[in-house]
Amino acid sequence: MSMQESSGVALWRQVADGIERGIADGRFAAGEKLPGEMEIAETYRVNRHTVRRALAALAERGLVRAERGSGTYVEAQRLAYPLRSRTRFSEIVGAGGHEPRGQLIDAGSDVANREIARELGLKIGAPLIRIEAVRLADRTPICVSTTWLSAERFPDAGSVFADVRSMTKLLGHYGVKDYHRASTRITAAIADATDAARLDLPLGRPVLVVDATDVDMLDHPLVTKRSRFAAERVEFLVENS
Amino acid sequence: MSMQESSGVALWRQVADGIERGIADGRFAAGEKLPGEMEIAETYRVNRHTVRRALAALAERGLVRAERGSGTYVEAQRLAYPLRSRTRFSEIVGAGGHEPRGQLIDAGSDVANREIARELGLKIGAPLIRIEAVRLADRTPICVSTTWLSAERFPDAGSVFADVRSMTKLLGHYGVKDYHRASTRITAAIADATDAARLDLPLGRPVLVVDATDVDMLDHPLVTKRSRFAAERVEFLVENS
DNA sequence: TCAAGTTGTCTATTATCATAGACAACTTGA
DNA sequence: TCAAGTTGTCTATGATAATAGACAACTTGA
Repeated sequence: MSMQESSGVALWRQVADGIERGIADGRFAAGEKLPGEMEIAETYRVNRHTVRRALAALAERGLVRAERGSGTYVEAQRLAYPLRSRTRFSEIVGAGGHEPRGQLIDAGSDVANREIARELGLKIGAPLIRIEAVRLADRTPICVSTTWLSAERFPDAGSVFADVRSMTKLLGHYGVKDYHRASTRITAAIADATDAARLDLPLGRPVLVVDATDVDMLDHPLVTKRSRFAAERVEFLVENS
Repeated sequence: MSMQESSGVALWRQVADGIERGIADGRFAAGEKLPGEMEIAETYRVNRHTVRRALAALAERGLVRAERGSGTYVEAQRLAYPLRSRTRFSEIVGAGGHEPRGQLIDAGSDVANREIARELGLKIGAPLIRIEAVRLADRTPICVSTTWLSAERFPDAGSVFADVRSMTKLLGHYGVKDYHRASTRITAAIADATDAARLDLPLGRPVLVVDATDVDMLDHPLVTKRSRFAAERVEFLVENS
């Protein structure tokens, strides 16, 4: 006899999301004890078993840890990711005290559609190199990126990236000494099966979708990319100073 | 006999999210016809009825429109929301050709916790005015915001806001001629029941969570706020120029 | 006009979600 | 030591999700 309008999201999942939000915004600090299962069940007006399922899901993802007879305790934190003109994955992750890693998923050819052509200042149909990579902090996947470069300006970029595993080093290989972020567009979506697998996320988790274009010191476009970040692992910082 | 690991998200909902993503990133352009229900069912490897439920959910939200005997067609678009130093909801929405509106949900007193105190340059426990409002473009809710101001500097801010329904006008009332954005932090989460109701969203949709602080021309903090945007209705633009 | 392809509606069956109650196993503090 | 409070596990039941098949109602283009 639930009054529940069907949202397509299971109750236990809604409870899990609620608790996760509490952890994310500091209502439940790291190391602290969560309220008892009965108490959570009452606040969400669900059965204790439903709460247990929610906690089990969070425990599976390493966000909480249950201790029999004692309580359930909080574990984790988010990576601060500043979006500045100078945006380098490796530097940001390194600054957070983690080891940045990159892993090539796929590289290949592509042709420019209208949007990419506009971003890169090319003609529609111009040949492109497409690089798909997942980037990690220590062993935790942070984002998957699809990067496009002009195939004329950066021939064999795919195999070069496979070697150096860093966009900064790849550009350096072609003589680009420095570059910076020209534009960034952000929205959010739900992880599809592919993203979920690559980010090691359960299906249905939110991802931050970021479209960005990097330019050289003369403002000539170099690369444009679409990245998908595991929202639960990062927090973007926009600093207008 | 599905191999499906249980993600807590119903299959029809996953299909709906997939189609919506296709619409958002342009694979299905506005006005275009979607693939037939059978074809969608095959690509997602689900039953046609499951696809129908997904399409029904999208139709309910106005994203697609089904025409019997003919096909199902795409309807919508996202609002571009630039995050610049000068960020004014009303200007951004107006520039998009929509009419900005604001609606007060609640106003009251609060005391500064550590985070808010830091943002506003106050002491922990300092008296605050808390304003909760929903902001709309035409009749579509875009975001809900919780705004905090120093109660000493802005007495009765709640009732003033109820009158003018605009943060810019409220600040003007206290002699603040101009202000700009000092910092913005962005992440994503899942809408809880309260947000969902206020944003007129189904439960479980992603929201962009934005923490921001505005300062006056001397960089003295004025207000800090946490906003929750319906991700399906906006796209943030970060322009590092 | 007609055939092919589309969405709409009905019945039926199986698997999963959510609730409910009971009790075991364990921790903590008095 | 013991009582109160915690998480862990079992059984059971009704509601909802997902599948499956059949056919009606309608649109489109040949």
